[in-house]
Amino acid sequence: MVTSTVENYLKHVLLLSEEADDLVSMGALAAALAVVPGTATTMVKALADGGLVEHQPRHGVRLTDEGRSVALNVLRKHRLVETFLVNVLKMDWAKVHQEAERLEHAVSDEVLDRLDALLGHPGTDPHGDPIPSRQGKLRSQVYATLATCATERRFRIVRVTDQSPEFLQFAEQNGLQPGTSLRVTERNLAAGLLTLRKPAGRPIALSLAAAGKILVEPEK
Amino acid sequence: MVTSTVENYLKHVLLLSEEADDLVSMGALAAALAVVPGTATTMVKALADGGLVEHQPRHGVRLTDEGRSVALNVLRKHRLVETFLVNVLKMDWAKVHQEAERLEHAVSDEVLDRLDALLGHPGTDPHGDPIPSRQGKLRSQVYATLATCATERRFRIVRVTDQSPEFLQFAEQNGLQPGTSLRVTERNLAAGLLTLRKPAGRPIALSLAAAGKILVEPEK
DNA sequence: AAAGGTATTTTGAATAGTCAAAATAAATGT
DNA sequence: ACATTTATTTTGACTATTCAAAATACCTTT
Ligand SMILES: [Mn+2]
Ligand SMILES: [Mn+2]
Ligand SMILES: [Mn+2]
Ligand SMILES: [Mn+2]
Repeated sequence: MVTSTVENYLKHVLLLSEEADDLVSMGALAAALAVVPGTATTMVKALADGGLVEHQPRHGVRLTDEGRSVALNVLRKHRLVETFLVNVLKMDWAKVHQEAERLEHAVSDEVLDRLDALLGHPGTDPHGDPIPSRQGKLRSQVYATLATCATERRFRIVRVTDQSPEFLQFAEQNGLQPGTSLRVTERNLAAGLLTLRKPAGRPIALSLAAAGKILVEPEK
Repeated sequence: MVTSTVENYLKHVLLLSEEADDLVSMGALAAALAVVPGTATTMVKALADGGLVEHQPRHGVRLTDEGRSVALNVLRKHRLVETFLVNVLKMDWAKVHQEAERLEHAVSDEVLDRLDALLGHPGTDPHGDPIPSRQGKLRSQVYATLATCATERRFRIVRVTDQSPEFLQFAEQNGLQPGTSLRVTERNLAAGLLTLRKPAGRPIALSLAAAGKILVEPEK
């Protein structure tokens, strides 16, 4: 049976397999789900029994086609719900991840379709995370980050990859959200620090670690 | 811990205690929750341990103040969610009960408040069921039904008490929804049948059992 | 190749919720 | 009052999910 626990496991395998090339390690999966490693092993074996993942003992997990399709559907629900909460209910973008974490398991496919239409079929959620299509296509483009992009050139923020309320709140306060255009004026590798400017406004200082979580693309 | 199972038990004790004077029987509770009676007994003892209900063995259950407040909050979520699904997402009023049955456990108090505001603080849901206030007041007025009201006088439908998709679909097809005004033209107790007319349109025949599920109030 | 360290798996036990079926209590009919 | 029916409770067992802790496998480093 596809319980919400199963949905969470599959979703996190999907998310982790975008970083980790191919196989997702038990340790990473357990950490993402906030369970002890043994629990992850047990569940993964059960999922493998159910044909939702492929388990290579001692190496890691991979989604099967069926598991991937379930995971994409959950991710689509998660991100559309976040978009609804921000765009329609005007909720703080730092709080919506937590809400969506529960709602993604309670929203039916029909409600999902209607939300999608109400929102105008958005391609990304408020954080810039791509929303899988109904058919299960997930656009996963590779972007530069503020930590790696050229200096003195103009870029636009396309995505903020860090769900933590603290980081999102900080980003919001400094206007660092998808759509914002800016340029990096200075980057000090030794100090692990960089400075950026928006067209108007005072310079903002950022650690390289933080900058690496902000994806950008060059402005035309 | 207040799991969604606990929420469901409490909500159903609340709903059943509106009919059954005071104590709710195990049989009725078990039936409402679609579990075997023994399961209800076990859960009710656990709820009593947790201070959420008072259990009088062999007689029935009653909510404590704490249990009642949890139940009212869940009911408020249920009915506001139904209202959202119908008014905003334009979903079929026959389907929303099922949806709300899951969503009521996933919606946070903050989302609830925002939904409430978005909807304009409605007093009833699409079926005419009263929505508990944020402070936990539940208006439970006594109405006449189409089975008991006077004939040849004009009434307005205020509530349809039957969540089953079949009945709701039937009611919708015949325009028997809250707000509709009509009069009973004929009532045949022996045959268990009655006929009613809306201002415009052909007469509608209804069983007394069905008519008893439609609550009305006299039009001014 | 042996020793350590790290990641993973196994094992045993716990919790929440459920059912089947047996036991018991209460209500009803004669 | 006694037997029957009905409602409730008890008992034992099962599933899903989790943790703690022990066992094992796989790497690194010497
Ligand atoms: Mn989740
Ligand atoms: Mn997001
Ligand atoms: Mn429910
Ligand atoms: Mn309703």
